Amino acid sequence: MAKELAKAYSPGEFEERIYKSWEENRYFRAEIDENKKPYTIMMPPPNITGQLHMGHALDNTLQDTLIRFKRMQGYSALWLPGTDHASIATEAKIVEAMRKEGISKEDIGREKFLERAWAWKAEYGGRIVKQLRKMGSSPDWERERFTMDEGCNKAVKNVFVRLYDKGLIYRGERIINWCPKCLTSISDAEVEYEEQAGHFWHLRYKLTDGSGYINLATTRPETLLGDTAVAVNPADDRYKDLVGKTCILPLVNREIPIIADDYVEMDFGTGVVKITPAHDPNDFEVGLRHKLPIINVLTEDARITDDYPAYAGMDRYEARKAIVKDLEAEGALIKIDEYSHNVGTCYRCSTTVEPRVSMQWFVKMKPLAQPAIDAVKNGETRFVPQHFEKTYFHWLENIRDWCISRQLWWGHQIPAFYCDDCGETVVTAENEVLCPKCGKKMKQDPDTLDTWFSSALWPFSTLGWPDETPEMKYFYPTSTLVTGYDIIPFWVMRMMFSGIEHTGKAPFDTVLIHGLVRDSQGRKMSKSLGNGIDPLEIIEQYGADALRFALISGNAPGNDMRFSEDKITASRNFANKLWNAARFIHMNIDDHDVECKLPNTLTAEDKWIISTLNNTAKEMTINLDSFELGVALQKIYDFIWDCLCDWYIELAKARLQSEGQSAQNARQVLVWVMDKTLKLLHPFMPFITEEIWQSMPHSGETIMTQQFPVFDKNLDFPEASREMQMIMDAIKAIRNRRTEMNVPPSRKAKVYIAASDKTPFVNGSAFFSRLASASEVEVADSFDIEGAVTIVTSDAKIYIPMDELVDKTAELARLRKELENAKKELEFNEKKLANTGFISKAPEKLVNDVRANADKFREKIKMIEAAIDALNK
RNA sequence: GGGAGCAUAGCUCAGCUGGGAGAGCAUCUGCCUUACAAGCAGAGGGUCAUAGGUUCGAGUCCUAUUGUUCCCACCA
Repeated sequence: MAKELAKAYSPGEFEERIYKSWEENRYFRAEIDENKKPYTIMMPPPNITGQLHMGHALDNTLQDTLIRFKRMQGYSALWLPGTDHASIATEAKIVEAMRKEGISKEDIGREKFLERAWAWKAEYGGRIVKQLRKMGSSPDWERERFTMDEGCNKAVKNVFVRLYDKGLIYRGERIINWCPKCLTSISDAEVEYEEQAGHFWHLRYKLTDGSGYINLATTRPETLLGDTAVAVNPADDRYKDLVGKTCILPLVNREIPIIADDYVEMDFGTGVVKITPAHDPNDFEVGLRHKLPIINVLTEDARITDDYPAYAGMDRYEARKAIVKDLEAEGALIKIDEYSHNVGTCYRCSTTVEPRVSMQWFVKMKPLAQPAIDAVKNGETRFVPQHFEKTYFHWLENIRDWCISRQLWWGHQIPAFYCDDCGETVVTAENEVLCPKCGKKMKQDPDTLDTWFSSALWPFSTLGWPDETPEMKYFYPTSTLVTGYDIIPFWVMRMMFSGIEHTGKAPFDTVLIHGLVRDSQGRKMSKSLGNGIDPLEIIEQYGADALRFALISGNAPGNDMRFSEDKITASRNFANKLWNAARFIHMNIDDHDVECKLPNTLTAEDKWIISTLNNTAKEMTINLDSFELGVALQKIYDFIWDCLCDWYIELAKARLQSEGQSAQNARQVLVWVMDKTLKLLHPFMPFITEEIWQSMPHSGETIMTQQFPVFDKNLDFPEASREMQMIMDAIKAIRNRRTEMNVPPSRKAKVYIAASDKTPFVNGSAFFSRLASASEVEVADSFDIEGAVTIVTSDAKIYIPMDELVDKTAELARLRKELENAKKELEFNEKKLANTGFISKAPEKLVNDVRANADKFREKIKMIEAAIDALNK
């Protein structure tokens, strides 16, 4: 028999227990089963340095809801979890910890450093994964992976070698984005631009021939040390004669050429640009075109090199001050303007990045990008919402080569080997290599790969690729990728071209994009603002189900959402509502023997609730299949609160208090409806639904693996639903009138119902006493009653005799107003019907509905007129 | 400079392929009615940013405008 439910909804008492039982019973396990269709989601691997935040909570709730839905639909639903090694973030943590001990990376060397890193990972790397469990997430933990585990390593090496052999990976000296704090290169995508207030320093360089000066302006005077030319536009008449001449670089006294290049805008500033190929990407390009020397003036940590003793060791900002001062002294500074411009910063540490020329590894992107564009254009993969494909195309169409080497130790070491003696390079998956030319042991490249290089392989490296594993065959390509729009360029795009290049197939069927979770004022949640809401605290206080509900409800794909305490309490209230509905059912069934099975005879209200539920299941399935999770959740919410609690339970109370078969039937319907309802809600709120379901008559071990309710045409009762609608309309109309007239519910009154279709009202007359304060109910074709309140619905005319309350004048005025409204409605419908365009072009069903509506109002008008006549008598 | 999103009730937001505007919260009025005051029953509140257009019919599709947010580019 059913087990008791606690008096109040307190999720803290059962969520952990339930999760443990799910995991112990391996309900999350996805097996290869040829009798089932696969449905696969790869969890975006959170960083091992990460802590669960609202973004994760949203992302995981969406995925868990989808995976639970598909699992209940009978798919072999694989949700594969894992974590990302997060090279920069993790390395920074280790380095910082060591700094506190007073030691550096170099002090202990690579091997010892990596030992520390793995130890750190062992201790803290599992934290986020534990936190995901609190959300109720149901991934197949037995398949959990890590981007640096053996399988992923193998895939990474394999991919690197393949791309190298195909000429798609190359090594070269280029200008790249360098973070002077992280001391590594970063990719273009990892640079974030922010508007900063700065200055515009106007300078003059003396012409070598002594004929005067050339004036220019710069935002970075300190890079002047590395200037190797001054450039003007070739079409600029002002400087035509100067091109080919030279000028003297102030402070340094170096003679540099004046060159002409299209890159220079004539109408910006003076139309003259100083060219510093080592420290500006555009200047670097100009330098290449004009074969200018590249003079590096900054060290790795952005200090002036020893080549310039006057400034050596100063960081870029100190040097700037000193240089400006010296320029002024030398008479080379003309003036200083305030200037605001965009500055690139490191997305990890926010330090201003320094363009730097260095030897790095790159992936040649153009040949890889095109197939990834095509896969979306030809529909192999689609974005939801669709417009995000534009972002995706934009990135791929404008893509530049991807700098993949990082000057870090924590990560996949680049599988390239160099010979110290002869300079030979070998790229191989082997660990030890002898030089093919001179036989010497070769040294492996000390750099590691961009973290995103391994994440890009996630959809297939986790399934055993490059081996042809059964998992690869069964679960790949995956079904849905769920992620935020902010990482389309980092991850989605890269998984797409990697999947296509290495497996021949796009890695996903659908990319479901969600927005950001913001605070109640619409600001991004961030540590520095301190406005972040901790999902774990919310779970502690309100339960994971309430959090999940708050994240899904009212949110459309791709849209940002604001998160507030109000939303969470509303969600918790809903859980409490459901909880109490379950308690009510328990109260009524616990002393009886009730099966979860529909009785043989059903009343109109039974049919109505069953039919409504049945149609809700149908609609929710459609919504979920089209990723409209918020809409689906709204539907089950409305069903539970409005249909089940506010109406059906109230309607059932009378029967439940009686004896015999009719009470028993009501119990069965309640239990059956609750069973189906819980299943519909389960993907969204897994804990409360399991807890209640287990407490009710049921068959099966867990609700998790029950079938998601499907539409059953034998349970579709439109006629009974229509009849119930008539009764509910009448009840609402009576309540409405009573409130309007300030009649307290305690004051019962007799209700006369005149209707042409009497049966529904006769059958439902009992409802009026309970729900419409009726002392007695009489139903007939018509009544001749004076001094009564008259209420006209579409289906009935209702009289409530309350003599002392009836103010004849007021009642007449009210009826006239109602008559006017009804006439307006009729007119509206008739106007439509008079429109030949509408009659001929609108769908037939719609035209018929409008006709029926017109008839309804004609009937209503008649009834109201009769009521007015009766009052006037 | 280029691109995208958003603009619907006081607030936060839904509204699927076009068929007479919805929810939650807030407000107001009554209620402890055999689950639930984290509740029940009612009420008020919207020229769906503006202007055109397509259509029998537009919150929904098209164009322009305004406001707003974000992304990309980087004129030194």
